Amino acid sequence: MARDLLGRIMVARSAAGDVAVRLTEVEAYAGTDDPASHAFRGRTPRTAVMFGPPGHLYTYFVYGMHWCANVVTGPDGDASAVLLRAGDVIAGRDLAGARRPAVTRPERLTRGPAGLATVLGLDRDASGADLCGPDGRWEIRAGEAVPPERIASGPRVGVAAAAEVALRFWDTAAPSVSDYRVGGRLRRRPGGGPPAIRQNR
DNA sequence: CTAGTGATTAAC
DNA sequence: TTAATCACTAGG
Repeated sequence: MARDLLGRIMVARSAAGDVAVRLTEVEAYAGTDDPASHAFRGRTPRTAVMFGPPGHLYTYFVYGMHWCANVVTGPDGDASAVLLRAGDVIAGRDLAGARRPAVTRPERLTRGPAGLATVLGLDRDASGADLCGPDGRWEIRAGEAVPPERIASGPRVGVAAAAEVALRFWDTAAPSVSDYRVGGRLRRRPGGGPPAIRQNR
């Protein structure tokens, strides 16, 4: 599902206008089996939505400042989800920028999960929202599929646990991908883009 | 590199 | 009740 979400269009509607983003970077979290997942410790009030049916948003607040957003992907009872990490704005650029007035470097506007969530208007109130429902405040549409050879993978960003699994996926043709981190440590990005996972360390 | 910030959780 | 942790960002 993480690979499938790359290239899709997330539309966020609001009274102030609409923003549409083409997803370029995501991370998979494998539910209760995954020590890096918020669901690893079982169902809690915060994570309950991840244990519900797929196609819903799971948002969480982190570091006292930021909201990040996931799409619940597993069947009902399975807490799998995919974190939305970066995208390219394809509609509503003015509104997107207005939602992040502190951003000075344009390339950072939708790079990183918290910034992306802010641009899409995703916070506490969005958690549990049905992406396939009739209200359609947030919706994920089919986009131009990313060819498999353009999809790279590597360790997830900012997670110390299970750093060896390559569950982060991104479109190598997109500029809007996060800096490369492993286990919370920042690494270089050879060639201007994050490297695919290495065979041995 | 690092300050900034508060919800969430488990342990007591 | 406390204390540790945290799927991060912006500026330098």
